[in-house]
Amino acid sequence: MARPRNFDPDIVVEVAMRAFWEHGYAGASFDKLVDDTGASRHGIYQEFGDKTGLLLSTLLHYEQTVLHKLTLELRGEKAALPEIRQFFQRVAKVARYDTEGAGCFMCNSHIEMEAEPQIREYTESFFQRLQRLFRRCLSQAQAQGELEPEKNITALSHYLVGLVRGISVNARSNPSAKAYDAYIEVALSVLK
Amino acid sequence: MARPRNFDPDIVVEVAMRAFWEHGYAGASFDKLVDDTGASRHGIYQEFGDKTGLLLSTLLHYEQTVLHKLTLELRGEKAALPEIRQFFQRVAKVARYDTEGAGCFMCNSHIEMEAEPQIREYTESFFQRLQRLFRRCLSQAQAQGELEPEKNITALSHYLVGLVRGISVNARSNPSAKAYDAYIEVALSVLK
DNA sequence: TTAATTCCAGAACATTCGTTCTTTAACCAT
DNA sequence: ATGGTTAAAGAACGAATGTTCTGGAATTAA
Repeated sequence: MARPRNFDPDIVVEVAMRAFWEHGYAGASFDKLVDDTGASRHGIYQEFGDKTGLLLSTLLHYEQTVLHKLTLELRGEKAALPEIRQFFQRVAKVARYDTEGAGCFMCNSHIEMEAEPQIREYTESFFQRLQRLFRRCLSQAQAQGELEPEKNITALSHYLVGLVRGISVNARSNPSAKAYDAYIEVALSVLK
Repeated sequence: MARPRNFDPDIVVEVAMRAFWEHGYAGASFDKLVDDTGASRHGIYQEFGDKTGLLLSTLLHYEQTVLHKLTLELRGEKAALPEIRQFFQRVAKVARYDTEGAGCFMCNSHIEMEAEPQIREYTESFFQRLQRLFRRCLSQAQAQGELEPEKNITALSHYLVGLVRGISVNARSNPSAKAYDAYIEVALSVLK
């Protein structure tokens, strides 16, 4: 009865995610998003409300795809230290090498959009969930004898969340590969 | 013979530094800088060239004042581990508590202005100098028996530079004071 | 074929930004 | 006191941005 849409919202989200990730929220203009996604301005507004709404959708997509993959083993029943280390190796790779130094999209948005309550609420909840996930793994590590029982796993879990953000910002800081890799390795040595 | 200037360039730099630090380069508009500094638009352009030139001047000022104070003992002849720890305690305090979570101005600018060669050249050189300073202290620490001789002090120094950026971004991420302090403490535990 | 509906393309709008220009005012050597 | 020089104040400009609006096109039920 009516003219059908000429674009795929899933593609819009995927393409917009890459744009926001690479250039930041402010650096990805609406005009360029229209060009890159192949959708119409009107269509994007109808589907996502406004630019912030589109960003939120891309962040959800980022968690459900990129982060979901990175945390796969971390979410396993018996996950402990090896799974944590594997997670960080993957994060380090994605943040710097797979994206040419774009960092972590969640971390980037968390900083750039701190003034936007809608985004901030979501990113903060994500990092809180991540912290609890780390703590669970650390607890398992203690139960399995991988980690000394006197270690403060709550403090350690907060540290690991901070490390994710640290890795992201360092990936974006264009240090030498040597400096970056050394940073990661030393940072993870606290889990020994 | 000519009308004298009605503003103090030193005050302009100091005030602009606070504005850039708190709101970022893009977030501190020229109009607001004119208002806050009390200088004239014309005067600022004549003195600093353009907005980027003003930013560069504020970064130099930041290094000569804030950072100079933070690294005072670190630059001492016999500086070693205690001086490094003191430096990070100070950085952690400034980045979060003294500035209401504005982070480190050098780190912020390093990230936000990565596309501006003039700024990038300067911030990169700063972090390089900082890395060498750390390595010197770590070397002293080994000489004084504070640090095990088999430790890779080059890797450690790269880690410490990465940690400065990590502290900055975490200070801006509004974690709880508990989470932030835990992050700092665990991060520094690698120096034990 | 027609009518109703929804879409697309892009013009238009309102804002904001960094920068430049114009006008007026302030100073001082003479 | 005055002419020459430079600063101040802010209007003006051009570019860019997110958002809205307009005119025409595509689709389908009748």
